[in-house]
Amino acid sequence: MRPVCPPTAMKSEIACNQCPLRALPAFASVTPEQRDFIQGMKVRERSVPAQAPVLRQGDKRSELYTLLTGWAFRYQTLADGRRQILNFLLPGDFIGLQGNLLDVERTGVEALTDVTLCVFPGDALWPLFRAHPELGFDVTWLCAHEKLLVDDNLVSVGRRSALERVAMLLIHLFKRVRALGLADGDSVPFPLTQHHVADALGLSLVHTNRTLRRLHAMKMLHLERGRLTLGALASLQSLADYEARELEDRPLI
Amino acid sequence: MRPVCPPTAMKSEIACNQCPLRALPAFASVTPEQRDFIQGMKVRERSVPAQAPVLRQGDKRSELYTLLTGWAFRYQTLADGRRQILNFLLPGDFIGLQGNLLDVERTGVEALTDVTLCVFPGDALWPLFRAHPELGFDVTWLCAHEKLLVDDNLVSVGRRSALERVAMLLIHLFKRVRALGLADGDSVPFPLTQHHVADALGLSLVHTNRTLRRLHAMKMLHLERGRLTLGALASLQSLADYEARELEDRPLI
DNA sequence: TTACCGCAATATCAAATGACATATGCGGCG
DNA sequence: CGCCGCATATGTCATTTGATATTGCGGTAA
Repeated sequence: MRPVCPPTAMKSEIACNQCPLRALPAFASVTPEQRDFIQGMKVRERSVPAQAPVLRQGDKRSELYTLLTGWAFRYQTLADGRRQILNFLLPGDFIGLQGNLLDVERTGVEALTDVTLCVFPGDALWPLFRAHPELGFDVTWLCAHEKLLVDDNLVSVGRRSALERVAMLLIHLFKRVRALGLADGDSVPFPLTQHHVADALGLSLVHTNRTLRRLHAMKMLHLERGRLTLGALASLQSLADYEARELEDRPLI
Repeated sequence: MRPVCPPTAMKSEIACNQCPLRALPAFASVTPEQRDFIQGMKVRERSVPAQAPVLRQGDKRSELYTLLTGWAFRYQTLADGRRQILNFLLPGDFIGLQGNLLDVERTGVEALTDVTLCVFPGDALWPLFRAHPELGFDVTWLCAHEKLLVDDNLVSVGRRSALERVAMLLIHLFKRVRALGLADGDSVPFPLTQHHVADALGLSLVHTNRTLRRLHAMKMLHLERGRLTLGALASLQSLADYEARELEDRPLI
């Protein structure tokens, strides 16, 4: 639970030229003109508390978001309640493209922690492409990049053992969080419950627990009070046959 | 290895304004100007025989393709040979975006049948965005649409039983093929072996066979000599908790 | 023809994973 | 202070799925 901000701190809608994300080495720089255009599209910020929906399955031509702070995830549910988490969203990720481009939103997005979002109107996308093709290109990049995440997760769920899957998810998240400068040595914040891990990996809750315990017993990880510590990253990686390379220079809209 | 075409057969390169795909109701129309621009990007056609690679994992900034005829699939393999098919490609699908935009191609593409491709140079993408933002928008649409396919497959592999998975894949492919006007009543061509089905659904070959036999015994499908017949589409759909809606008006680059 | 090869089909057995029951610990809240 | 709800942990057993081996069939090449 994040501390409640006093009203004075509350009002700080961040201008794009002071966006703390842009300062990170992970993100590519933009020209002042591009930045101003993005700033002009931004209509407001939005806060969503943990566990609340950001987008619902079935939403039509919804707003577009860039995640500024906090964690979220994309998921889809079946009629009987089974849920599959498709990928996790971290600061800098772009949200709502599919529902905006195609007919309706087929996947829901839920906040995992308290979250703040940069809000763009649903009809901003085409003007952006027309006025700034470079930014349209960046949107495409972000889409292709998210597809990469889903591809990787599908390989995992389809072809890796439970042990390998869990290892691969933890490595993956660890590296993404670290790329955002949020790591403290070999430990990062980790707000997922075992339920989220299970739903992301196509495992039952019980088996996820067993597998986490097993990895813990193997001294490959330490998970406690919302922090994940990966001791032997290299051996985890060879266990999972997975090497995530976090990219520098990803675009940020 | 590209097959050497005899000079006579070789010459049937199709101009975009006579492309048989564009005539289909599934595809959106383009302005003559857009069509001419696409025609100008096209450098040649390429044929790939069944089972041969179209793109290899690791290719850098490869060419871009639009699939004109035949079937292909995107896949990823692990070090020990396990293979996961991510999605199947049918005429009109755009190939190579990820490897072109991101650093390298992380997924391979293999021809399932003999295939012909419309070839665009690897550096054509940015000029396309700049000269014709509408076409850039279409590329983004195609990317988001393919992500939808991978999302759906991930839900399947993660949360559906083997029976549901097989049912859902067959419905999905049936509808896509039908949307291309290739159906003959309730039957469509079906060039996949059980091996492909297994690799797409995260199942073993043997279990895939068992499951197909079971569906056959339930009189839900008929699979023979490269043709798939779905008798009771509605009951299959409720079995799989899956309803694919094939979109009209998808863009074609 | 004959041998071979890929694909499908099937049996048997083993392993991975899921389902259910239950216990423990911890924080919020009346 | 005690109760309740949620997340984690663990045992037992059932089920699904995987591994291995074998057979048959149809195409094809020597």
